Amino acid sequence: MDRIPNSYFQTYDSLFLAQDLIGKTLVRQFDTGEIIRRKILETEAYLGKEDLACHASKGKTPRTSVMFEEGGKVYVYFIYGMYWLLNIVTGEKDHPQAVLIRGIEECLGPGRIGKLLQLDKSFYGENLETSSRIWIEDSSLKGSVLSTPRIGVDYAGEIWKNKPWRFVHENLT
DNA sequence: CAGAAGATCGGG
DNA sequence: CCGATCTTCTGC
Repeated sequence: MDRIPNSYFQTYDSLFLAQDLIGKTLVRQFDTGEIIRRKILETEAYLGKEDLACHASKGKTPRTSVMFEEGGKVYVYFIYGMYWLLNIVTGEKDHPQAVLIRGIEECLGPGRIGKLLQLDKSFYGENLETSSRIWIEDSSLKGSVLSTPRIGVDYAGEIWKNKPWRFVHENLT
C-alpha cells in the first residue's frame, strides 16, 4: 500500500479529512521492526481557533503550536494523567485544526490507541510523510459513515458541543 | 502559587 | 460511579 503524502493533509480541512480518513490505514512501526496496520473506524474534527472544543481556541501555546503548522504532522497530548491522544494536523499553516483518531480496527477509544501504539511526547510534531515509525496508507472500506456530536466536549458551549463532527464507520458497532 | 478540570478508561 | 495521575490553564 502507498503512504499518503502530506499534500493530502494540507489540501483539505479537518472536517473533510475526518470523514475521508475513515477506512484509511494507520501504520505504526516499532523499534523491533514489528508493524501494526489498522484501518481507521472513528474520528473527530477539531476546526480552528473559533471552535471552542479545539485546543487551539486557547491560542498558540507550547502545547498547541503544532496545530498552527501545515498539515501532515502528529499532534499528541497527555491527558487524565495517563493517556496520549493521537491527532493529525490538517490544513494550511496558521489555520489550526486537527483530526482526533478515536477508533481503529480492534482498538476503540483514543486513550487505548495511544497505549497500543506506545505513543509519547516524542511523537509531538512527527512528520507523517517521512517518519519511520508512524504514517497513513491509502485504503478503502465498504460501508457508510455516520456522524454524531463529539465526545467529552460539553464544556465547549451549546454551539460547539453539538456540532456533528464525530464520524464512525458502520462496522464499528 | 494553589486549585481544578481535562478530546479517558477500567474496576467495583 | 469513582479513582488514577499529571499537564495545563485560571484566578487570587
